[in-house]
Amino acid sequence: MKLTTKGRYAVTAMLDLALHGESGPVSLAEISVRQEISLSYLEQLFSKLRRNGLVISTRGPGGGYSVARELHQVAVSEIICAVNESVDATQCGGKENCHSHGRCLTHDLWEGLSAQIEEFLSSVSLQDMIDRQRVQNASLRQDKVMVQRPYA
Amino acid sequence: MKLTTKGRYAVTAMLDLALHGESGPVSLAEISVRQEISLSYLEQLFSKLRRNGLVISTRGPGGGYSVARELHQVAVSEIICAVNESVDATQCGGKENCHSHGRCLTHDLWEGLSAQIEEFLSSVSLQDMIDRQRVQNASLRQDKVMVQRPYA
DNA sequence: CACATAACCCAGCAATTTAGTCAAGTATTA
DNA sequence: TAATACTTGACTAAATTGCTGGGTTATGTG
Repeated sequence: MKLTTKGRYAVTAMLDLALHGESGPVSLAEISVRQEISLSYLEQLFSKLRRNGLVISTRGPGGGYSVARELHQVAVSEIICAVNESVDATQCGGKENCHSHGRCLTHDLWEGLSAQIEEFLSSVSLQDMIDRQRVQNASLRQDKVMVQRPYA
Repeated sequence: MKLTTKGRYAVTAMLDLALHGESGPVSLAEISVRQEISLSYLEQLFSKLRRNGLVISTRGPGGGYSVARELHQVAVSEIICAVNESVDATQCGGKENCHSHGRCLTHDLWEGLSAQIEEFLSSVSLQDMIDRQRVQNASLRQDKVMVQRPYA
């Protein structure tokens, strides 16, 4: 479980998709403008998101991406893991790399903590994040201030 | 809050220090051998850990590093933040970079989640990790989940 | 059909981070 | 004084990040 800016970009883009995808597919160009992420980087991210079954693509005019499942069935951890996809193997994969006892011990300690974090992120869905935001900010202005950004 | 291998190295080293530091300072050379981390990389990490007040250095023969506080007063989040020390400011620091509304919205959503993770890691101390390991080694299946589910 | 739209794919590139080596210090203790 | 051990800095190879720019395919619409 790695938590870097790459994962944040992916979650941000998925949230944008969730918030604007009610009336059909959303093009990456739109997300690029709104979230200020380069189009090509979005293409890389969504290529992985699509291969991991998190989004569905629609080609041609009026096409774009849609969230593949219902929002409460998409966990944040899935999004982050999808774009990282290093699978890590965490060096000592429990096999022969554990030479000293101390190595195994602290390794297990970290693995336990890492599992906790992943479990936490598995319990948070896109819908959760949106709902929580709605509760916090009761009065949101949804006016679209479509400012032209450099990625247009 | 960034969660990478660098932070894992730091936490691993601090755990090694906690487990072997009862009888005085522990040299980086020892940790290097036990945890299979290069000595120079440990030096970089501990330089930051020391500057952030997490460890105390003892020079001269028989010297090394000691954990600066009691183990239950050292949070995992502090260790990770100490070696990252980018402070990030997350681009749009709530000031003038937030041009469009969509950017602010999803940004806040991510910030909220990030705060949750940091809050969780702040609640876990070195002592907690060691205690938890002892409980698990007593062949007790983890029935109690440490993670609080804020969205549930 | 022609065309615009948008997903898809790929090669490469600058900047940053990671993890490490090497060398030259400085403080402390035996 | 000599040995130990931390401290500091310069430097580097590898990987990752985020982006530019070129194409190709599929698919709606005039």
